[in-house]
Amino acid sequence: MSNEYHAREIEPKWQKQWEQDGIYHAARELPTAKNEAPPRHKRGGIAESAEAIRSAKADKKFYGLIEFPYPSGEGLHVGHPRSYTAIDIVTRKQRMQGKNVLYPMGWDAFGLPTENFAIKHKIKPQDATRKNIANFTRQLKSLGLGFDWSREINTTDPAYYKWTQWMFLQFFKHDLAYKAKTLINWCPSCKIGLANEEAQGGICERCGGTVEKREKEQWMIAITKYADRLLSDLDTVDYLDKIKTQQINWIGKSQGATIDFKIKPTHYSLPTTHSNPIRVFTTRPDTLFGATFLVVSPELAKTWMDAGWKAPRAVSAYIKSALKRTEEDRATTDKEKTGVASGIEAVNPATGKPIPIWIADYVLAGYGTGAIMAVPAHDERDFAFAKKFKLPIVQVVSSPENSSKMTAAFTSEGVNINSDFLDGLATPEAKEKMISWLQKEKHGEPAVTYKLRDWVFSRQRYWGEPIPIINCAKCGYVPVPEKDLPVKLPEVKAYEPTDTGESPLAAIKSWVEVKCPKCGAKAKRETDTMPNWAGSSWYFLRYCDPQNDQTFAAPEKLKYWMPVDLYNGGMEHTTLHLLYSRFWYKFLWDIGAIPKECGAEPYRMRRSHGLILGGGGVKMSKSKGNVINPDDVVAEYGADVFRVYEMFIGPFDQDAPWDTHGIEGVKRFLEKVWRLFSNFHLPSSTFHLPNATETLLHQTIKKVGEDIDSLNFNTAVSALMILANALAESGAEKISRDTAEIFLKLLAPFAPHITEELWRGLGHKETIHLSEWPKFNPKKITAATFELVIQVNGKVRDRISVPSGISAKEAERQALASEKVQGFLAGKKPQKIIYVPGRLVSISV
RNA sequence: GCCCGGGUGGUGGAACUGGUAUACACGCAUGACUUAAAAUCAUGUGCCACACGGCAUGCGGGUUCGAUUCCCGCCCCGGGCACCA
Repeated sequence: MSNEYHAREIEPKWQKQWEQDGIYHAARELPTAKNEAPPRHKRGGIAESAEAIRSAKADKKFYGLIEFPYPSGEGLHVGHPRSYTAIDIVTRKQRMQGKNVLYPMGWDAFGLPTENFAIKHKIKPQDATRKNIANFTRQLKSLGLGFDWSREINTTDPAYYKWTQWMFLQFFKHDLAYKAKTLINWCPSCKIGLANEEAQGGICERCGGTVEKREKEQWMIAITKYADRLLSDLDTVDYLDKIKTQQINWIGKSQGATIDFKIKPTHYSLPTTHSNPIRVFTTRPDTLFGATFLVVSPELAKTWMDAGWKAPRAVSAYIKSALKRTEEDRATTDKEKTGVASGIEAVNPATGKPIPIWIADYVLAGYGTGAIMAVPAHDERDFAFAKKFKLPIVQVVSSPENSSKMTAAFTSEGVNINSDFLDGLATPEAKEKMISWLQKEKHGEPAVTYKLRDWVFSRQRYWGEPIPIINCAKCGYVPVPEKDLPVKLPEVKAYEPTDTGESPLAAIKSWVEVKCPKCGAKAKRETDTMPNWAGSSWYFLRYCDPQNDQTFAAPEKLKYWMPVDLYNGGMEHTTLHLLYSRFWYKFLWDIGAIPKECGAEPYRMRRSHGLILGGGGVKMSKSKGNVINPDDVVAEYGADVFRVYEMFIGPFDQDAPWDTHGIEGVKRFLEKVWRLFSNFHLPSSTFHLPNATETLLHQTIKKVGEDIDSLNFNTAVSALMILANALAESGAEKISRDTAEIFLKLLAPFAPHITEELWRGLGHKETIHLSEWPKFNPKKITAATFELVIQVNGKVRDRISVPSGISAKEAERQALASEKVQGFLAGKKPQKIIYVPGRLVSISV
C-alpha cells in the first residue's frame, strides 16, 4: 500500500466497486419467488421472508430522505452536499446497525429556469433537463454518496407525472380542486401567476420583481380545508421547533366570532343580498360595546357597486384607486391610513346605536369576512384611523393607567367597563358571555379563521405537468379519463410565455381541440400547467415503488417504508413544499390511496441545515465571485476531505462560511489516518494501549454514535480527531487490530473511500460499509482517576488527581489538605463544603 | 411592530441536567529536518502582569458555594411574518 494518501486514485475505484456490488440497494420489502435474489452481502437487513419483515418492521427499516434537487444548468452548489452527506452518514450508520435502509435520489425537474434557459438557447427543455441531470449525477457520484440509484425518479418523466395528474383528478373528484376567478399574484417579468407562498411581501420569489394583482380564472386547491389538521398534527411529529413555529404562524389560526351588523333602515339603497347585514370577524367580541364604526375593504365595497349600489362619487373614486394599488404598495406605504366614509350607517347590535360605515384599504379582502368592526380604544390600527378621521373612541376594557384621554390603544386583556352586562368581567369570561349572547340573539356565531389561503395551482407556462381537464361547453370541466393518462406535454416549436396570461400550450390547436369524454362534443383542453410544487408533493411515496405502472406505489410497499424516518431540507421550504406535501399526503391518506397503517403524517422527523456561505459570511453568488465549485474541491482534495470538512465546518443547523484554510486541517487529519493504518502490521502481543487511550476509545464510540444520531456532526469529527491524535501519540505500532478496525468503522460513514481502502488493507474481503457498527463497553468509559477541582469561594485554587470511586469524605479531606487551598483559607474555618461527585469540591469561608 | 434563532480568543467553533470556560481545527510564533523552500514533526498561543495574581462568554442587574447555562431590563446581528382585526 502506498505510503501516501492519494484520494484521486482510490475514490473512483471504490465508487465503481460499490455500484457493481449494489451495496446501497434497499433490500426487497416483500420478496416473492419472482423477485431477483437479494444482494449477496449478508448484513443490511436483507429480507428473508415477508413475515420476518412485517414483524420486525418497526426497528428494521430506515427511510432517510433529502429534498431531491432541481437539476439546474449551474450544477451542484457546495450547499447541496451538506445535506446529502449528513443524511448519508446517518443512513450508513443505520445500515451498519443492521437496518434495511432506503436512501433514494431523484430529480425535481419541472420549472422556470430550465424553460427560460431553453428559450434563450433555442433548445428543448427536455434536452436541457437530460443534460443537467447527467451532470448532477456525475457530480453526486463523485462524492461517494450512498444513494440507491436503482430507485431514481424524475418528475418530468411521463411515467411519473401520470400519477401527479391522477392525484390532481382525485382532488377534483373530491371537490378540493376548483376553478375560481380571483385576484392572483402576477409577475409581469416572469409572465406567470404565483401562489401566495411564492409572492411573499409582494415580491416575486423567482426574479425579485414586484408582483401585480390580476384577475384571472385559476385552478385552486382547497388546502384551507386541512388547515386545522395541518396545525394540530404537528404535535405528533418530531420537527425542529423553528419549523413548527413557522408553520403554525403561516397557518395563522385565530379564534373569535362573526358578528352581523344590520344596515340602518334609512339606507336601503344598498343591495340587500350582498350587504345586509354586514358580517365581520373579530377575535375580541368582548369589545363589541366599543365598536364605534365599521370598515369594509375596497374589494368588498366594489362588489356592492357591481350589484348596483350607487355610491357617492368620492367613494367610487377611492375604491378605484385603492384597487389599483399593488400589494407591495399597500403594505409599505402604511404609515398614513387612507379611507372614505360610505355615507351609510349600521347598527351596533350591543348598543343599538347607529355607527358609520367606512371603506379603507387597511382592511384586507382575503382575510375573515373582508369587513371589520372597529374598536379604536383597543386596536392600534382602528385607533390610528379614528384619530385621523376624528371618529369616536369608547374605552370598554379598563387599562392599569385608566386615563380618560387615551394616547394609544390598549390591546391587552383586562376587565370590562362601559359594557352593560359585561361590566366587571375579565376578558376571557367577557368573550364567552358575549358569544353566547350573540348566539341567543342571533347576532353572531363563534368562528375560527386562518391566514392560510387556498393554493393557486395554475401556471401559464409550458414546462410543467398539463392539468388533465377538458372544458366542454355543455358538461363543464370534465376530467380526462384515467385510461388516457398521462396527458403528455406536446413537443412544440415555440413555448415562449405570452403576455395574454395564457399558457403557450393554448397555441397548439391539434393538442387543445379534443372531444368531450362525456358527451363527445367539441371541447378544449385545459392549457394551464401545474406548479413545480406538484411533483415534489408526493415523490417520497414513489421512491417506495418507483417502477410500478399499475398504481403510484403498491400499498404493501408503502406500509413497509412509510413514514419517512428522517427528512432533511432547507428552511426556505417550510411554508411551501413541506406544508404542501403534508397536505397532499393527508389527502391521499384520507381517500384510502395510502394505507391507514402508514399514519397521518409523512415525515416522522424533520431537520434543517444551515447555508454554506462564502468567505466573510456573505451568500455565495456569481456576481461576488465567491462561488466554490464542488468539482474543484473534489479534484484538489478528494471527496472524503470535502465530506468531512462540510461536516466539521460548524453546527449542522447553522449557516457557516466556507474557509479555504479550514479544509487544510481536515486534509491533514485524513493524511494522519492514512499514516496510522496503511502498512498496518499486527503489534506484538506484549504491546497494549495505555489505559487512558482504551478509555478514550470507548468514549469515542459512544460520542460518535450519539452525535450522528443527533446530527452533531462537527463534534463527532472532533472526537475522531482527538482519538487519532491519541493513537498517533501512543505510537502506530501499539495499535491493536481491534482498535484499528473500530476507528475505521467510526470514520467510515464520514469518509467512505479512505476507510474502505484501509479496511481492505487489513485483509477484509467484504466492504466496511456493511460491517457491524462498534459497541462501547459501558465499564470502560470511566477512567480510573479524575482531576478533582478545588474551589475556594467559587474560584479554582487547585486540581488534584484522585481515584474515580472516591468518597465525599475522602475528597473533602484531600481538598482541605492541599497546600494551595490552605494558603487561601488563611487559617479561617470553612463554613460550607460541597462535593460534586466526579467533579469538584467547593469550599466557602 | 410581532415571532423564532444567535452574540464565547486573531478566525470557524466546544462546554452533560447550574460544576475545571476557550475542546477540536484554522491562523500565528519559535524550534527540528533542509543549501533553501514546501511538506512534516515538536513546543507555545484568551487578555493584563516580571511574578503573586487579576480580568474575561454582547451590556447592566439578580439568584447561587458556584452562571456561557436560570431570572429581570437593555443593545447588536441573522431569519420568518407583517394593517391577519
